[in-house]
Amino acid sequence: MLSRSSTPPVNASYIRALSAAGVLHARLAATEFNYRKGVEIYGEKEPADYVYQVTSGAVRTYKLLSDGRRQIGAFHLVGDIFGLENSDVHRFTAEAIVDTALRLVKRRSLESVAEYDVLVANNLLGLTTNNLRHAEDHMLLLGRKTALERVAAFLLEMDSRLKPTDTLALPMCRRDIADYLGLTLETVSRALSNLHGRGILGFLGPSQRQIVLLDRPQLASLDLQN
Amino acid sequence: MLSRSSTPPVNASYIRALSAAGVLHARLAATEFNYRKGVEIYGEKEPADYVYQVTSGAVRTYKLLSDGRRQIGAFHLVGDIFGLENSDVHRFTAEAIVDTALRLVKRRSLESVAEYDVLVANNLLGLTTNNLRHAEDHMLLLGRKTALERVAAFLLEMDSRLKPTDTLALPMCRRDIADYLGLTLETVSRALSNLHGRGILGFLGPSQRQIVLLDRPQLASLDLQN
DNA sequence: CGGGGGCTTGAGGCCACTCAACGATAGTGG
DNA sequence: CCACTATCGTTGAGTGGCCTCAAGCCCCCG
Repeated sequence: MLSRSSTPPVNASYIRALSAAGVLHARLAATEFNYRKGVEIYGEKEPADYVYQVTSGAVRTYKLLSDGRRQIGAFHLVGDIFGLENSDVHRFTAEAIVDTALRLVKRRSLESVAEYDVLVANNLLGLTTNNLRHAEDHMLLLGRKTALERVAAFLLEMDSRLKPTDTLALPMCRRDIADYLGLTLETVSRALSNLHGRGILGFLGPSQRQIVLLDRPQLASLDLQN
Repeated sequence: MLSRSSTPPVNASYIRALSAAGVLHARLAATEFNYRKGVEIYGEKEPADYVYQVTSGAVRTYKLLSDGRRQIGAFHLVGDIFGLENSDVHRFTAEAIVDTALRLVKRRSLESVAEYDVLVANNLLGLTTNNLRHAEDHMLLLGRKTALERVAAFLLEMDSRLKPTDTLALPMCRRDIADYLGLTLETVSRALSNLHGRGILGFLGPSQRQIVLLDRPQLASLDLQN
């Protein structure tokens, strides 16, 4: 469900976070909302009225084919900004992977600022460029990498993006990983078992989402770089 | 800032083309160069000093894995702008597919204008957004579509982007198509033969790159839309 | 005419998918 | 507290779609 929490006109930590991402200088009101696990945040082709930043939790954005096949375009973790489409409608569906808190900014207010504030405009460009870079790298993965290479690349990506602890606490299930990597969940599971058997990674506890990278160099050698 | 000295005066048709793409308002000098078929225009990780617009011909931009696997990210046809990386180095290699003429603009001059001209900054954002949209759609294709769906989608994309004639004159070979679609050239050839056998497309002349779309609706029905 | 590149087609193989069974875990309600 | 259930993950067996390898044709270009 959707529960409203405090809504200060301008949230200081929000400003700081956006600043780190390159979107400061806009005195924009931020509202915070909570989303329960599995809940849709917005749907593909819905009007894009807001831009979002993850305060806690994780989000998946995906496209569907008419017969249900799903391609996840990106995972959005704490600190990430998403939903900035630069078009009137969203091009992805967004769902909370786990219970998630988001900060919302009205897109219109952001864009109206960008119309006269070059710094804001350039920061929006920076965000979009980062998204583009990720999509470009992901095209190479989806088009040309093997299952093992994809999973290795995924683990390394998550390792670099999640909190710098020694063990990855993945928020997403095997199916999400599979739909992100263009595989089936069984293939992902087999690849992880493979890496586990080689001593490259270990599981912590019975949850199977706590993964320890025991041998990052070897993992990196499995993911052929471009 | 606009000096009509050594560099050729601003070319009117260039202005028009960039205007159509949303990058007018910058009084930028454009230089034109010719590239022979197969020649590299820039390499991945090289400094990104120029932005390019296709005057005639066609360009492929791609990434390579260390063992030679190639993923073409996009084809750039007449009128298209490419090479705008918003970073200091190129993230793709660019090659002329056929003999090609390009207009070059210094990236620095473009960016320095964007620093104070909001319209230019927003136009750069528009270009980047278009690239992002294409990459997002292509991720779905690479991750989740079958060989036949990919080829159908490719034909429809080329049909909409090439000159509006009744027959597609593809500039690229089967291998390029395959590396764009994440397939092998044999699979592309089989898919085209399949479509030919169904009466959905025809070949014109012996070149096999002149393709007539006989039944666009059926082609569209083969490419499941998101 | 010979050589080479581009394209098609066939035969066989393999990697990832499909289908299925099973165990473990977490959440639910009695 | 303990079934009960649903969800998640793993693993195995078998299939299939695409890849690999190969041959052959056509066209272009010397």
